[in-house]
Amino acid sequence: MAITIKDVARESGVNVSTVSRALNGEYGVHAGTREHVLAIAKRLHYRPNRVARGLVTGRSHSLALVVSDIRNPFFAEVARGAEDAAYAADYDLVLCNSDLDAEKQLRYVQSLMEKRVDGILMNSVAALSKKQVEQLSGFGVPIVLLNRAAPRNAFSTISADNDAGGALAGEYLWKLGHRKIAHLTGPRHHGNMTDRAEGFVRSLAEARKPVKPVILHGKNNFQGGVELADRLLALHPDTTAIFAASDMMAFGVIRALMDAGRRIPEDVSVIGFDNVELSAIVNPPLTTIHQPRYEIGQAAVEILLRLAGRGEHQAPEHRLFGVHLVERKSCLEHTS
Amino acid sequence: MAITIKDVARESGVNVSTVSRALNGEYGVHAGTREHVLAIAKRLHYRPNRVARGLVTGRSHSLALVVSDIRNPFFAEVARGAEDAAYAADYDLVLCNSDLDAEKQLRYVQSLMEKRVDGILMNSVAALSKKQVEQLSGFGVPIVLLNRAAPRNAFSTISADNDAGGALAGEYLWKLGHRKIAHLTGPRHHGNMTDRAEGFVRSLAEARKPVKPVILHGKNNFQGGVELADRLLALHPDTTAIFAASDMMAFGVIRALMDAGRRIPEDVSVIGFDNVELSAIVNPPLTTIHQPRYEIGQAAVEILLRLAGRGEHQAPEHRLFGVHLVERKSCLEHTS
DNA sequence: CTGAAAGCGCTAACAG
DNA sequence: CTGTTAGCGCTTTCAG
Repeated sequence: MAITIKDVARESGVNVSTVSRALNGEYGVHAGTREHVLAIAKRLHYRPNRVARGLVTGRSHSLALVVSDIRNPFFAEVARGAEDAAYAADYDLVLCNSDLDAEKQLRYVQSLMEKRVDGILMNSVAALSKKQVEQLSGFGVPIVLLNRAAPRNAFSTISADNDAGGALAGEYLWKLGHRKIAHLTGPRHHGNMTDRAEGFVRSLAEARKPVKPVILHGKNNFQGGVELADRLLALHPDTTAIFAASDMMAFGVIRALMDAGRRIPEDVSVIGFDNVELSAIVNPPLTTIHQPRYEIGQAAVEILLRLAGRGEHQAPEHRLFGVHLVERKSCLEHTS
Repeated sequence: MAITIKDVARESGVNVSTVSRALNGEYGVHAGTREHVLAIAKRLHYRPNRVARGLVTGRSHSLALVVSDIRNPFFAEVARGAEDAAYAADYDLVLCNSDLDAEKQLRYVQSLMEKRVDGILMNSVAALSKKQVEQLSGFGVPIVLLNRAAPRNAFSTISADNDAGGALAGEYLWKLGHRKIAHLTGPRHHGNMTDRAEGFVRSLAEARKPVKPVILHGKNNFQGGVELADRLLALHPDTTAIFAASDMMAFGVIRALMDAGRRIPEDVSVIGFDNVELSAIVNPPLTTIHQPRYEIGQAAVEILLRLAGRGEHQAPEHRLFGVHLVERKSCLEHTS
């Protein structure tokens, strides 16, 4: 079997507790003793058993990231930021894909609790019921949400300023002269996307000559973009500008529009949200709202670690990241 | 504190060992007793502490996935397949990004060992030295490699048939009449990519009128594709066809070619490898070699679980997934 | 079928 | 500064 702290103790002629102290670099150990123990440990290729340590300390030194789907480039980037931050702090990151399925999400969280993860970073299914919120809080593990899924006082949240981003998109299209505008977005009650829609609608309503956009809900992925664009074309063929709630949806929209013989941006302008790497290389290059995905993942872990460090209940912390418009080639001035 | 097996035992008026047996559904417990215990456990919202269980059983019920970078859509898809398979078997998946840095990879594996993960699924830095192979084997944890990084007898591997895929690309370009051909690929000694290059070169060498392609090495990502294409244009401006070792690189190649005023596919044909979702929607739609990414991740976990289930050393298992060419619009017949 | 007891590997008081 | 002693929560012999 693997060699344990006892082996090291026996071999160095001291007690296990002394080995433990020496290894954990705590004070209260004679420098000479420590060096000796460390040398023996090294010679024996001793590797501490973190499971055992976790059992007594009650902390597992691992965090969990629950996203809807890691294949979404947005989450992949968030995951990378989160993992880098976790690695830097010597924490592990457990990956979970919830598909925004409430039941699956709950099962994940329960399982993570049994494993005693020290914190959960989660893109939650939106609109958590009061009961669900209580259930999650009840686990007593720090949770940082990547979206607004619960009352502000329930959990810490960290996200881009989705509302402002939506407004940016609205103002931009309006200024380009568009008046027949549509917003194609994800499921209803999807925290972040709901905020984007609100900012978008508001900015258009507050314009000098108010406009009321058509809003269609569907799946937040490439296929969803295709389907929504098709529906839109059937319903409102005179639309001149489309705000897609994510770049992946925007790609689907572009594809559907092209298949329908519409030129982009000459016939219809398209603006996305996320600024994923590929948005620069599709054709036409996508104008979109940039949000700092990597930084969001990174910052979320930092908050989580801070929360996990302190005692139980801290006041939730909310952090909003700035967004900005990246102008490329998918939008054009509308001249009727 | 959380409620433990002791609480359940006390409350149900039996011994903890009985509770343990009842909970784990083993035989040797009176049906009535089990039901009673289960009911109490449920009422108390008892959740077993898996850390404690792990300490005694020596198994953590978690696996690790070490990839170079989860932002690479290829790995995101592999990760999803792996996580789904792990979830189905009630295992957790720990995510690690190695950046193909040998030292970082080693640190990850060591840390994972300390956590007693039951298996590691890894896209290893290629060309592991004999010493590194021994080191990894020495940990005694099942490892499944996503690439050829070590002698066949060292670890189990699972991957697409990269060699055959490379050959497919070579034959295709040759049949289209191309004779000035280049292959832009990742770092030297990158397991999978090396195989692709070999198949490609061989197919061209075995053609009726053999061709020797130019081969350039760079980074395996969008930026790498851009840089290599620029270099190629300077070195061999008369190239008529390019095989990029991954779709991400192909995207970079397309971008660089367009920026240089070359039309695709009229002036130069481009073929990729992976068939990531986005390859269908870039412009022009990318002709590429498809490999089953999700299935690879899924199958890898299944092998890992099988390995973890049995005793220590099993004969390594090797599995190769078939590939096929997906013809889209980025390649054209060459007529000189 | 069930209880008692040992112990997984480690940390954390508490003495000395 | 160091050793002794309890456990952390659970599984697993071994008796009964």
